[in-house]
Order: sequence, then C-alpha cells, then structure tokens
Amino acid sequence: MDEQARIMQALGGVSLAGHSVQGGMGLQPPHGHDGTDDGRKQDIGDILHQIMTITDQSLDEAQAKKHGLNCHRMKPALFSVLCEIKEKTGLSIRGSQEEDPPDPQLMRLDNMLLAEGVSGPEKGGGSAAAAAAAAASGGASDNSIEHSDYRSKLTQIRQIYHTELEKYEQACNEFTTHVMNLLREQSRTRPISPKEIERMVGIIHRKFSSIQMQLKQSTCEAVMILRSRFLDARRKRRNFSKQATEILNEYFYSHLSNPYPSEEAKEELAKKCSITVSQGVGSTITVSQVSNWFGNKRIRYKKNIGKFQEEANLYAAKTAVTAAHAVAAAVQNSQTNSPTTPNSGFQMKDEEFQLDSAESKNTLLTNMFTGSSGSFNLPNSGDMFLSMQSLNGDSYQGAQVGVNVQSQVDTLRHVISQTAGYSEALGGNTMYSPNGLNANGGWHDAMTPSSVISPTEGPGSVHSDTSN
DNA sequence: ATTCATGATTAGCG
DNA sequence: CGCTAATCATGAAT
Repeated sequence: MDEQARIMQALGGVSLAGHSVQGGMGLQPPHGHDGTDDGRKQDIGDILHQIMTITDQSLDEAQAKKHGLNCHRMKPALFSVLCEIKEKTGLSIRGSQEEDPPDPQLMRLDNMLLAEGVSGPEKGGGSAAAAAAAAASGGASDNSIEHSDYRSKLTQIRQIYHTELEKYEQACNEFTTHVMNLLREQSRTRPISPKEIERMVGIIHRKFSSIQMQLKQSTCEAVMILRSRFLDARRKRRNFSKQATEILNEYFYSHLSNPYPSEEAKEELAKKCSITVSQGVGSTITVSQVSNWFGNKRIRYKKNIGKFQEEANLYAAKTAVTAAHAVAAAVQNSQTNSPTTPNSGFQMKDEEFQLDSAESKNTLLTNMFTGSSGSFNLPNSGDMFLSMQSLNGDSYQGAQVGVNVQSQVDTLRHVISQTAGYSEALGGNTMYSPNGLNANGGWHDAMTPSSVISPTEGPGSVHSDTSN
C-alpha cells in the first residue's frame, strides 16, 4: 500500500496549498504528534493562531498561491490522482446517502395546513373578502358573524406563513446558488462531480426543509390554538334571555303537535329572539341555536312530559290569551250574551284575573288539566285553552284571586264553549293537546307544519299564534 | 359543594 | 341534511 501513502502525502500537500505550500503541513493532524493531551493542545493552539493571523493580506496571498497552483505544471497529474481517489471513495459516499422517503410527519402537516386553508389555493384573500364571500353564500349571516373573527385570524396566520415560507425558499435558493458557485469554483482545484453538487444541493434542501417543517409545525400549532379557542368560545354556554326563551316556548307549545319549525320559521324566531334579546351587542340568536333549542326541547319534553306539563299549560294559556282576544271581538260582534254571563268575561282586564306565576296558577292549572298523568287528555282542549285567557304572561303579580278564580274560569269556559267554531279557527289551540305525540314517543311524521298551522296564516309564520 | 337547568356537541340513523 | 338520543359543560340555584 505504498501507493496509498504517496497519495495521502500528495493530497495533504495540495489540499492545504491555500495556506502554506512551502511550509509543509500547516495543519497537522493530531496523530502527527505523540498523541498526548499536551500535544493536542499545542496543535489546537497552532491552528487557532493560524486562524487568528489570517488577514486580508494573507487571503490575497493565498489566492495568489491558489492561482499559482492552478497553473502549476503538475496540476493535471495531481487532479487525475484526486479523481482516482474520489472514484474509490465514491462508493462510501453513495452508500451513506440514502434518499429518504417523504416524511410522514411533514405530509401530515401539509395535509392539515391544506385542510385548514392555510396552504391551499387562495380562497378569498383578505378577511374582508372572506367575510363578503361568506355573506354572499346565502343564509350564512349567522355563521359569517360567528366565524369572521376566526377567519381574520386564520388569514393572518396564513399571511405570516406564506411570507415566511417565501423567505425560506428565497434563502434556500440563495444559499444553494452560493454553494454551487463555490463548488464550481473549487472544481477547478479538485474534482467535483455533478452528482456531488446534486448531493450537496440535496443536503441543503433537506436542511431548509427541516426549517420549513418547523414553520409548518408552528403554524399548525397556531391554527390549533386558534381553533380550540374558537371552539371553546362556542362551547361557552350563555343562557338565552327570558324573552327569547319565552318566544321559543310559545312557539313550541303552540305547535306542540308538530314542534318542527320550518327553516323560515326558525329564521323568524331567531330574528324575533334577537330583537327581544336585550338588543345588546353580540346577543344574537342564530338559526342553528333555534334548531338546537327545539331539538333539546323536543327530546326533553318527550322524556318527561309530566315535568313540562305546567309549562305547557302556562304557555298554552298565554297563547290563548292573545287568541281569545281575537275571539272576544268576534264574539262580541256576532253573538248575544250567554245566559250565565255577560260578555264581560272577554272584556276582563288581565289584572282582574291575576294568578301568582309560580304556585297557585300552576297547581290550579295542573289540577284542572290532569286527567291521566303526563298526557293532555283533553277532548275539548280548545275550550280549556280559551278559558285560560286571562293568564297573561308577564303580569302575574298577585295571588289574591282565591276561589273565585275557579268560578270565573268556569264562567269563561261556559261562554267560550259556545264559540267552538272560533276555537277551531285559532291557530295553535288545537296543538295544545299533544295529540301528535304518538305512542312510541315520536311526533306524527305525517304532520307537516303547514297542516297544523293556523288556517289564517301562512305556513311557518312565527306570528301566527303569538302576535296580539 | 352539590344539584339542577340548559345550550352545545356528537354519533348514528333514515 | 335534519333529526334523535346521549353526553358534555357551564350557569344558576340550593
């Protein structure tokens, strides 16, 4: 192996040519000495010293020496030797460099960024455009309001991500070009195959892509945080205002046989609730919230009808009040007074028939209405319904009615029983009885909203049973 | 601190 | 897609 030794010698001399051609081994490997710590320290000290003494002048000098070497008459011979060495070491280089498959983690990140709309094709651009697009896509008024904040934040993340990505790409390209130039430059003094350059570029790209992965990762994190915050905010439960609940309950109990508001009805309910809801900022009730409410209400009502009976009675009565007022007018116009009572029953002011909201009214009503527990077994529900006209919702304040409540109610019943024709025309009162709730716990599926809604009103009208 | 009420979310169904 | 049923999670009442 004396050839190898010769080569090594030659290599050493050439490779260090830039620093000290004449001076022999400027940077001696540690094993050139005895290998003791002192020796190594000495070497390191020498190296440091040499580095420290590199000046512009010495660089120029080195450049000149390099040039001289390039023009050296022995250069081609040395070059061929180096090529030979490369040939021999090429295997190990190729062996050590394996083309790694696409990183699954990177793919995951990419997919997620794509799914979140961070890295995908531009959709909307700025937050304003996004909001506009959302608003334009019909019926998304609630969603866009809810999501606008989220969208704008996402857009911010997206912008940052793209600028950073661009920066990295630019830096990567710059660096690659730089290295390639360097290698090309060096290829004049040492053999560098295109493959090697390629490999180098690959290494650089891998390094930069690992930086990119960090960027992607942190972007993903940011998106996740944003998302979780958004979801948290949505999950935060705020009770609806009393008025909103009232409106919803009125609708529910007046459509008890088919408490499935149409889309339009939901929208109108949402609007109505939002108006009523404290007119405050952000206290809007969305259609989906209305849907949630009805979903919850239906299931909870069905699960425990008994528990909701009082409420049902209350709201039915409330609805009746408004309805009965209309009937009252009709009765007044079309009918002579009943033998037992003058029509004062309908003229009666609410204050004359006030019940305490929580206790007496409910017990009274419950007693009156309960036949079989938990179901509204009221053959003439319309009657009873109307008889409760004076239980006007918000103005229960005294419980001073006592026993004559019953008598008044009876009187009213009597009067109203003669107006059966009208009771049929009252939207909602027929729904008071949960006839729609069939034996196996479901509402009639045959029943459509339009079929149970007041004949005088269009299907889905929210105003139908509750307005004046 | 515990319990109840209630709005929101989720899986599964048709 | 809308619904039901179950469940989660929070607000309010006790």
